[in-house]
Amino acid sequence: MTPLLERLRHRGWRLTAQRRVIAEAMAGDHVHLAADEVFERARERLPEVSLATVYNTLNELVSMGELAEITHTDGRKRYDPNVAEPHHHLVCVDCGEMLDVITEDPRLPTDQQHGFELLGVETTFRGRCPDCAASVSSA
Amino acid sequence: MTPLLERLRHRGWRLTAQRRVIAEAMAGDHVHLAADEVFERARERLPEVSLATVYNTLNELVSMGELAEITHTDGRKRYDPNVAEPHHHLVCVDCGEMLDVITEDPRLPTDQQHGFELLGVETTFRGRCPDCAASVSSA
DNA sequence: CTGACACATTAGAACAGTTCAAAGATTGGA
DNA sequence: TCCAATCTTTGAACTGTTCTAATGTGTCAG
Repeated sequence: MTPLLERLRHRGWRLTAQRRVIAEAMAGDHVHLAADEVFERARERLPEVSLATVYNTLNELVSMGELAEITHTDGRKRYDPNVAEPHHHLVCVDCGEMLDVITEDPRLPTDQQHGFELLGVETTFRGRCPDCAASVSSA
Repeated sequence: MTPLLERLRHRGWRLTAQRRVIAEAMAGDHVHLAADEVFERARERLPEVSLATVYNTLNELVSMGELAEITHTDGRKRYDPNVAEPHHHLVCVDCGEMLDVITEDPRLPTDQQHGFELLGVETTFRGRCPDCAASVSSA
């Protein structure tokens, strides 16, 4: 039982077969899947599941605060089930692989705050993962 | 003459009427326009300009390194002409207004680097701008 | 247990933002 | 002036996401 499924059950969320396979697709703390990848994984277990349900469910989980939505450089949104532990991301510019990293939140000095009420910070480190670095140098 | 146009001229870039109005639409260091906004602005000065040319030109400027592409939470890409001064962004979660802020780059500790070759960092501070904070509290 | 209502799911159409392709227009150099 | 290279245009195509309307399913009162 994943923490996500457990949390959902505690909330009394109606857990249908479709929702279960979608939540199971998001299992793990270091997963950053796009909607089509969630759809693929869910369909392996329940072939009748529809893409619309995947989108409905993901959006619902995001607005419940059970998933975080990450905007990737390509058009696709990604979903991160690790909402318990504050963290940032390290992304490979070539293959798009995304890892969680634990770093200090950067501070926004008061004189840069422009009167905003601050709600959060996201940091993305961009780089090249070992695999892609290897294939670049060999290319 | 904006720095952007000046830089382009120095590169010997063919400066047609269309490209000029597009570059002029990006004038200023604190502008973060989406493609459709650039299109609007450009069309005010040169009504025949086409959306495809706006996209072509923006993409070309990005690959020349004269504009930075920013991925916003909504689907649209934004373009930032301030490539000279390293900076991060402060974004209003309600209206989407985006401001430049100068803050220290966060560090990625070596033990979090996962063997990546680091290329850059982007930080986005999310908050509510004074205008939106006012209309929330009055709502 | 049954019926009814609320809610969930589905397929496909619709939509937004972006890219692509082919044809036409413009530019600069010989 | 003419040619070749490059730029621009229109409109179609494509991707990711949302919407709609019809159908299916779970739950709970009676």
